[in-house]
Amino acid sequence: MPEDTTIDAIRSDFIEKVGMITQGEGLPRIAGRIFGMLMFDGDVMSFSELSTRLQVSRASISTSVRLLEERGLLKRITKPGERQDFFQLAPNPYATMLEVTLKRTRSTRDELTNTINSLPADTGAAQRLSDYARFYESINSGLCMALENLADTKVSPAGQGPEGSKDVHYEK
Amino acid sequence: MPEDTTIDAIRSDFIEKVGMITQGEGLPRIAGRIFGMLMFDGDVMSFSELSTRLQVSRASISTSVRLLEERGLLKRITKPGERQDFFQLAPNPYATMLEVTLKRTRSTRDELTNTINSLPADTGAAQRLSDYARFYESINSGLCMALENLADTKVSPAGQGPEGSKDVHYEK
DNA sequence: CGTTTTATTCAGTTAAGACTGAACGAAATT
DNA sequence: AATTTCGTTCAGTCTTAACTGAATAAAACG
Repeated sequence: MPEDTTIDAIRSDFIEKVGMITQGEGLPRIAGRIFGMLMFDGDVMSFSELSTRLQVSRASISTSVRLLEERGLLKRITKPGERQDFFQLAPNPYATMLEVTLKRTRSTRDELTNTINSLPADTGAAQRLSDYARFYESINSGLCMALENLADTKVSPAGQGPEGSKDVHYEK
Repeated sequence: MPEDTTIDAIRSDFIEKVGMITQGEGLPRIAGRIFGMLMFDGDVMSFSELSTRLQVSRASISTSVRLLEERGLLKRITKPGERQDFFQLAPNPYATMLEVTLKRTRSTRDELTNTINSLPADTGAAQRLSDYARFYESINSGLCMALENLADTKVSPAGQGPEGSKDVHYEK
């Protein structure tokens, strides 16, 4: 068996795996396949190329790329005098993914805090809910560290600016 | 409006919220409601009490408590000469939850590493997948720290506290 | 022993969402 | 202007899974 075939198998396995992972994150499986294929190939890819290579309808591509765009994971490239849209991964999609989950975690933590504050302070319920809030607090700080850790490592794809340039601060 | 009614509203809001969160984690909503109710009330609760207070069928309670048990979040209490089963939160459910997600994260990280290793080392694909793997690696270490952080803080034991677990009345 | 109370399992219903094809509108090409 | 090539939207299909009620099995009770 030629090596090309083997890599092709690895490639489609990988694409399928990212599809499953993404499905677990609440996005349609197709969105994950798009993401995985762009990651593996590293290319800019046209709308119809996505449709034909993944064997799915253009309608599905349309909604999935929209979702990926909304999450900041995908970048749409349009050119004047060019009917097709092209797509590539966003500059640092992983940090963005982490930021999204971080935002969600903070949100539930805050709602939880509100609930606790509207409760008589020394009740057992307040204590137990505080444990629950501490749980989210731990996750929050852990993911913050992960995000910083991720910002330190440089990403390989085609040269974007210096990765430390934005200097974003994440709460405690 | 009497305070009791207000607390009742907070309580059911909380239970519902945990239900939604849990649904996002891939468990049925009812499982989350069970978890939330046990957390808020802090009591040991009987099977039929779960069914009646949450207004859901006994079948749903059966499957949901099974799922919660499997994940180590719920403890089933049986007593000789007692037909009903009783339930309370597991000793430290939050750490357990973290461990589960940690295990999943590690698993995907490892599979990803395998994929990378079966790829020619210096290809662009290998580099890009390595970024992806680093992403999971960051999350992994971040959640590890969260878990350690969580282990340090002491948790209010289940079914204990100011209002106590002793006055639990088993309506036969 | 039979009866009653309980938890689990299974078939069936229902709800949610992914996916598709067709219709539509926009923009480039002729 | 007419046509072709796009991307989006919408109605409809299909799959999946939650949830329920009924049947079953197990255990306590009389």
